[in-house]
Amino acid sequence: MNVMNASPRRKELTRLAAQLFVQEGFDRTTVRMLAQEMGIKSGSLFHHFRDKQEILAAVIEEGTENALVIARDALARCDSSASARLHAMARAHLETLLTDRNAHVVALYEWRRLDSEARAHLSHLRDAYEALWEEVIDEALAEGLVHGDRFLVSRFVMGALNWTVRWYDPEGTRTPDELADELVAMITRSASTP
Amino acid sequence: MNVMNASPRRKELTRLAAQLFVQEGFDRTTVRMLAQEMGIKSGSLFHHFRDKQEILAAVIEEGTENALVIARDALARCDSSASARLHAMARAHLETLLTDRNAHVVALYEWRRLDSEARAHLSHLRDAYEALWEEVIDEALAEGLVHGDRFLVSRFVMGALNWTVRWYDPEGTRTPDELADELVAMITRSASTP
DNA sequence: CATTCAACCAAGCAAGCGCTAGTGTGAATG
DNA sequence: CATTCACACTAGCGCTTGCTTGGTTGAATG
Repeated sequence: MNVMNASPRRKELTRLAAQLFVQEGFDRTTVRMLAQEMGIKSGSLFHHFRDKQEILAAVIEEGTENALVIARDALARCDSSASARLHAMARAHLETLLTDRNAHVVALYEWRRLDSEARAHLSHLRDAYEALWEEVIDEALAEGLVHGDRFLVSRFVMGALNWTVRWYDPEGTRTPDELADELVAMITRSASTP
Repeated sequence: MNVMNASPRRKELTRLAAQLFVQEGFDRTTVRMLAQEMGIKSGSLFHHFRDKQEILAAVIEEGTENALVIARDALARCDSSASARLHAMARAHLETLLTDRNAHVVALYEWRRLDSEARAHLSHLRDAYEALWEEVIDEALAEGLVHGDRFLVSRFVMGALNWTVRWYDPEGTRTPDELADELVAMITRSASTP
């Protein structure tokens, strides 16, 4: 078994697992289902993963790492005004959420199935990501673009964004970018210094 | 087995089940665990419920019906300004969400475990509840209290509110009402006609 | 007093679960 | 040519799962 997510076989298995975990849920997805999807026998899975838990951890790790990379890229690429950074962050969030959808739905729904070991490791990744958000929100607050409590604002915004996986239709007319801009508009429109 | 949630034994079982489903998840909660919690044997459960699915449906039905009642009450009790109704609706939402927390967490997390029969029935309840929201949002839009697309605004708001079950600490300093008011303030503050 | 009935129990079945042990490949490596 | 290595297979163990069956209570009902 590999420590990293390096092997191509393992990467493909992780992708398939994410899909199955979304369709069936983690507990209802059996190792035999995943094996069949891959075209191998169930026992062979344990050459790539120590146990079923490790498959779940791999799925979530993949998604969260992607989110971090994309968010950092987006922030590095845009200009430094608070408004631009807020837009960039919201767009990046929805981009990962909706393209890498399976992994993120698993992260949102099956987080509690992680054992404490994996959870500790992945908490760090998630915290790093949320720190980016709080930074951007802080800047928006400082410029008077948004009002309210820093903690509450960031939770509300992330809630609104994460909830999209429940109703957003990729085949519909709205792009993720439009969605992100609408949300930012909703919380910043006509905000004047009180 | 009863068709209604009438029997006291069944009501108590539903309450205990909600608690277990939150702690362990639906799939990991065995009928033996629930039975032991109730102080009976596992086989006796099937006198009260046809199968395990029906227990899940009962939990979710209970929660959703409560939400509807509380929201309707709150709307009937407040004055008719768009602002008052928006505040009332947000407060009512958080009140149910955080007092009847177990049932709602189950509804949010384990909805997909329902079979299609139960899902059809419960969808109606949920739709009736969401219709209340869209009505209130419509009024807020008409008065220029909020801006944007009616569909998007209601999704964003419900997302922000539902997300609270993930981070809100009932032992903390903030009351649910304060939370609701903060959110309404965030999306309405200084909104001027464009 | 006979009957009914909700509520429970004891015992267990059939199916499915995660995972292991031991073995066999064909390709790359020294 | 010998060895290693990633990858896969067969076969099944030990356990848990949801649920069923047939029978037993104690209280209410007529």
